Amino acid sequence: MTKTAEVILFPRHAKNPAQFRTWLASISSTFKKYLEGKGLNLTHQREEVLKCLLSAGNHMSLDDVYAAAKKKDPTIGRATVFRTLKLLEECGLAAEVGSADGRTRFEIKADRPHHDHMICIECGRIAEFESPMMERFQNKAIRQHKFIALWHRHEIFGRCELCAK
Amino acid sequence: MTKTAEVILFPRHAKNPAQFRTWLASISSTFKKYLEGKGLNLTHQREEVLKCLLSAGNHMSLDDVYAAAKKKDPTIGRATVFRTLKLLEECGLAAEVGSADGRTRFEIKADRPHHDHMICIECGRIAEFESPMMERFQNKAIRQHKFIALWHRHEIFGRCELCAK
DNA sequence: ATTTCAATGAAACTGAGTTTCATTATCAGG
DNA sequence: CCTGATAATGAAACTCAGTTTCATTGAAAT
Repeated sequence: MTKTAEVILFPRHAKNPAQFRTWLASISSTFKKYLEGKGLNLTHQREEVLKCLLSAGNHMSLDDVYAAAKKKDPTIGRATVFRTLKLLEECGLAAEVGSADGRTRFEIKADRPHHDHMICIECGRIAEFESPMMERFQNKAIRQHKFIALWHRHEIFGRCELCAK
Repeated sequence: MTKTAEVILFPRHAKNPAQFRTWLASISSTFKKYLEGKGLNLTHQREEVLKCLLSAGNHMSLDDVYAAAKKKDPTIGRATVFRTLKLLEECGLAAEVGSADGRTRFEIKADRPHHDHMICIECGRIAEFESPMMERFQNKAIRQHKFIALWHRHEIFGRCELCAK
């Protein structure tokens, strides 16, 4: 039986500055290509939003990203942040994650293994976990139902180790 | 390796009228006890809401239940339906389920095995599936994280067999 | 009958998410 | 460089499922 991998995935790339720059460059480039395909441009506002989301060590709500981006560029608007997050989601670079407070959070999906979430209802912390075996049986159920799965949401709500005391 | 059970769970009790009456009686009684514990009563409006949700062959939104209840009793209000659904949820008799259209749906949870959902983004149909093995590996991940799981949401979005053509 | 408090329906409110709109930036062709 | 076309933006307004308020009704307990 395969051991279920236990990984804290998120700040992986953010730890090493050089690695972070490479990661940012790679994702920026992908984003730029996607935008160009739609006749759009990678503006400095859009790049700022992407940078904020990438450098965060945790999952961010729209207003988290807005606040972070505003620090770097006080003229940036909430609508732009919103629209950029939607664009990132659209092209598969970012994904929405549920939360304990009802506000959707965002995470970078590109260049990261698939994972699901455990959400603490006390502190709001979102932990990521991978379970290839779980995926396997999920896929089996999908096949049995002849269902064409496009995306899924697997979120476990409860108390994290620290908040459980 | 256990075969993943494939069950269409929902209208199970609703098929047989006698069985349905027994089921309704049992759940009504549980609900009544819960309400009495809080100094509340099982009013005819509350019972009507419960009956509507029980007899439905599919998952219902607040307004679905409201419409169904209004047919039986035109004076019933949306607020009452809302509050009753919350009460049913509170005591574990009902649960919220996501949907393709953004409106939360409700299902009866009492006396039914645990299951997750596949939601068709074309027709809105919500299929239920069970996978004990999947649960098993999910629980393993939860244990490994020393997480206290209170509830979870596992919803797969895509196209059902019919809508996939 | 009177008091008390749960229960109700209609209507108003909430707030995350989204869209509108007038203005500003950007770019391609001249 | 200009110039026209169109992408992009920020502020503010809007949406709408979900929720709460409030004045009224109902029901149980004296």
